[in-house]
Amino acid sequence: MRKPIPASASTSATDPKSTGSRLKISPARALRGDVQHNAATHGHTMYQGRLHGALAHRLGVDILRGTFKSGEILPNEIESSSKLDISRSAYREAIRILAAKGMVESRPKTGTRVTERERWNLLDPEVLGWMFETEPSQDFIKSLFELRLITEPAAAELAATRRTEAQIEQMRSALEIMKRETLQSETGRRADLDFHHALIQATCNEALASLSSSIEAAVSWTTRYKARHNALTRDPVPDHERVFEAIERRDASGARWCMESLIRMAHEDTQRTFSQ
Amino acid sequence: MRKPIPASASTSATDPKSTGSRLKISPARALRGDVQHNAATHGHTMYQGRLHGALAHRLGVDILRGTFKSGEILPNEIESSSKLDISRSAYREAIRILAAKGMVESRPKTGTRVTERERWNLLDPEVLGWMFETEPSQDFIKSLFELRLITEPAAAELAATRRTEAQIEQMRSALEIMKRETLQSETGRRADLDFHHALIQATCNEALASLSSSIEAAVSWTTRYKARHNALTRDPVPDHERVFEAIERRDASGARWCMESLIRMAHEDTQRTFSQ
DNA sequence: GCTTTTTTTATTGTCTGACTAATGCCTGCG
DNA sequence: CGCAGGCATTAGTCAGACAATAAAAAAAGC
Repeated sequence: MRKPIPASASTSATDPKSTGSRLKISPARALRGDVQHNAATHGHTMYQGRLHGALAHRLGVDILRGTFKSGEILPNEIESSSKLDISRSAYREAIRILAAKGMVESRPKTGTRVTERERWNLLDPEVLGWMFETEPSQDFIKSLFELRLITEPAAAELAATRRTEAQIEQMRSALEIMKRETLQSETGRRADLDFHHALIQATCNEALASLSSSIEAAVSWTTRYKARHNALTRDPVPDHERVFEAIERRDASGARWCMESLIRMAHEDTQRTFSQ
Repeated sequence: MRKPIPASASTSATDPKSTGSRLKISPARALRGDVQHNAATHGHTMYQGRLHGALAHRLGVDILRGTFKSGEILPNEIESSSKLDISRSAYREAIRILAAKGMVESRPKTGTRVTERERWNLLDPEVLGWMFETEPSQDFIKSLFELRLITEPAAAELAATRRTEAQIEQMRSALEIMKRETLQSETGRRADLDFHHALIQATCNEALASLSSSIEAAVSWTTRYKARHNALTRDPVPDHERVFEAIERRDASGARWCMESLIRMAHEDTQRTFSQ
């Protein structure tokens, strides 16, 4: 019983329900419910934890999917929060999160408006996650893989020249797990991420690392999606092995080339899955 | 052994102010003051606008520069906000902003701790801006230019094949302004940004655009820095012109090559400025 | 003595309702 | 017609209360 209602036991007449919004399932209820038991509401697979986080998630997805369009101003704080049946503070914190990701912008008197898409931080890991909540556009997936195709082969190249023994070992053991588990299992996908993570670390480039880890995380959504739909995909292990071997023997251009081909394959698989 | 004393750690960390202003200028006052008239407080060139934004800025810079180290737990909300003489809500909103950028993480009972550097969103435009508030490490600058060297030539290549006439015109006029104004003036730097912006748009790749615009913005801080210090730098216009011409004649590999050289030059200039 | 369960407790999370400040808009004045 | 000042709307800030959570400590059970 999560809803203890303000104590003011004897409560006077001031009761917001007088608005009669009783009729609908208050959207808020849904939010809180979702928070509690990962239910799905109208395509929103909801989130864990704090209310402001859940709300930011929800609004973020709505913006990304176009329910709120760029330039549109959302209803004012009082209205929004009371319609959602949450406090203004929680609502505001959610908005701050969105604002931190460049998706909305608030000013007194004007209200808070959705900014132009150009200004979203599309590569923020959380935003990327929200993006894959609903099937993202072909265009976007293409962009993402194009970007991967630019950065990751270069990363592999750097890794080949800068990697340490420890990193090689990390990659080797991740690869081992991948071989056993495939991408069908959670631990298999986890190993895939570990592999790429070790590779990224080996580049000794913070900026590149920050970028790649976001992208990898996003791409792993697609992988999970593929696994869920039993899409038939090439076995990714051999590709990974070739990359690994090239890096192990410090073969920079070999690593680049193998990584390039790995990504091309992944892209093909992904396209086949999404477009049908 | 929990870490009880971040507060005392900050003993003077908050404000090693000159002379005995240790007194009662509440750090908050400073914050508010800064907000009002862009004053500088101990290297914090302060920010405009909302209190939570200013505070997020301030804390963000402190984290980036290591005043709060990874893993450290900051003093609890009550203590922090009252020490800063601001309301808990404003403080919390600031924290939410930082959390949205992956820099802190809060949980009940535990408090809010600074996450490991690996998890910062280093490429968030705001974070990047904070980074250049204080002279960033050589290593980081190197990373950034290395990343630029990976992405931007590729972007130029794509732009050369996909650009529209309108984009060419935008680039041409930006270049025109750059020629007249140089990077010493604000409008000159603005034109530089416009040039790169048009180029990025021409790639037809959202993800790449999002990345590049962050980086460009960051790099423009270094440009401003250089201008302030009258560092002698090569004239960047000829480099830009070569890139422009290659894109205009749809010469993909030419564009790639010219862009690569442009960035190399910029990197050299930057290094010379910062390291002296 | 060790593990498991319960209680305590510190901290963030949420709520409420009021007041402040910025700013777009409108109105009246020149 | 333009401009200045006031008005209304909205985010921003504030204070203080209570709830939920999870770590740590204490108690219970074996």
